[in-house]
Amino acid sequence: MLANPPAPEKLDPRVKRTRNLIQQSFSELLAEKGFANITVQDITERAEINRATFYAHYPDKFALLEESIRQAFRAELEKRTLSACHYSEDNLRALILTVCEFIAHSNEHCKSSEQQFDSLVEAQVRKQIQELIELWLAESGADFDRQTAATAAAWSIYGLALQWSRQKNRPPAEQFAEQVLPLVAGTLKPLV
Amino acid sequence: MLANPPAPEKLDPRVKRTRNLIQQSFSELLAEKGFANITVQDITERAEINRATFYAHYPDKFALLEESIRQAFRAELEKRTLSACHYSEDNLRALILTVCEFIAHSNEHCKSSEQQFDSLVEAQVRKQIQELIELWLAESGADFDRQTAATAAAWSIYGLALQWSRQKNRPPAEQFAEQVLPLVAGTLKPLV
DNA sequence: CGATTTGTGTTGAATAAACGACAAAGGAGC
DNA sequence: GCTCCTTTGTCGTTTATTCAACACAAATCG
Repeated sequence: MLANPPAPEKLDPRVKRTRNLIQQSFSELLAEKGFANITVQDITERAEINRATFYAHYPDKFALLEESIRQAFRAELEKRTLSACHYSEDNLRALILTVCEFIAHSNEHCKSSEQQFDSLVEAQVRKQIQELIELWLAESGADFDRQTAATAAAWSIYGLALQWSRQKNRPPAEQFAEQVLPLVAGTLKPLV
Repeated sequence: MLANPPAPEKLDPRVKRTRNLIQQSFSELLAEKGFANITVQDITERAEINRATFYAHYPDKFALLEESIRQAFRAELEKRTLSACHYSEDNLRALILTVCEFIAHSNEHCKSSEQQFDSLVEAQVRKQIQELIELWLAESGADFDRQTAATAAAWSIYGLALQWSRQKNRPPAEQFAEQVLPLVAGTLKPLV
């Protein structure tokens, strides 16, 4: 019924439409009620689709949130052409900046501070960061070393960005990124 | 495949969606290219629906235009709560005003002055006017008289409004409506 | 406590839409 | 005249969505 992994370049317009309707309604509701208070029925009623159709696309609302985060974050990456390039200090700095702004924007635009919501966002964004860094390191060292280094970098980037976003009088994201750049770069040094 | 006449109060959301997509794309294209230059393919491409789906809803682009005019005009009528009420000079004045503004707005918003386009608009609007007036006269006189009176009134209203819309320095629509009101009312006098 | 409600996740059958193909009509250029 | 190309309607098949129903879990209420 679905065709996720092989990325079908041209997909049925009906599928495109219903996914857009779902995502649109979901993001509206996210801003209005907060994730915990949203039911699948809310989403399908606003999107004017049948509830069964929702389950044909997503197992539950958590999967929908993951997918939404994933798309939103990747869109930010591509906006800065970070999605498929090599490793460099400039790119790493830009990545840190992206994560900072993504978290900040997410806090503004959603009623967050919900346990489930926050941890799902964290997990999903960390995963994206890690995959991207592994891509950057594609030809460096052994598989094991690459995964390990990417893990360390991803966790530290997300942790630092989160801490920054919670500061009361935070410095500009650019300044913060510059400041922590050497720390993160340190976790990758052995490989580049 | 279609269910027009009995007016199914709740219709399949898929049908609703595709009709909206078609109408939306059509009105955009109308403003951009003019009716004659629009192809069915243009419409379906912009609406991101299959061309065969268009023909499941409308026999051709002319039927689509008729339906669009019909809906737009009825929306104007309902905006002034003229759609289902009785006959009175006030209502008749308001109807004349509505037709004037509808034609004027149509001239602004579409690339018109096309033979086919204009005559389709005319026929459709006249039909709506006539049906409404017949409704107003529902319990006056014989069927024959009602239809005749409504025909006369509908033609004169449309003709007057069209002439008004073509004047170079036209007076305000309100003033014009007031001015021609007795003329139109005269065609209905025998019945009310 | 039981009873009612509300939301979930799933099923099978009916239906609208997508898709690819087709013959045919019309226009443009030669 | 002829060809080339676009658009038109139409058709049969496949696929996505709808709909009504179901059993179940978790709240809510009296």
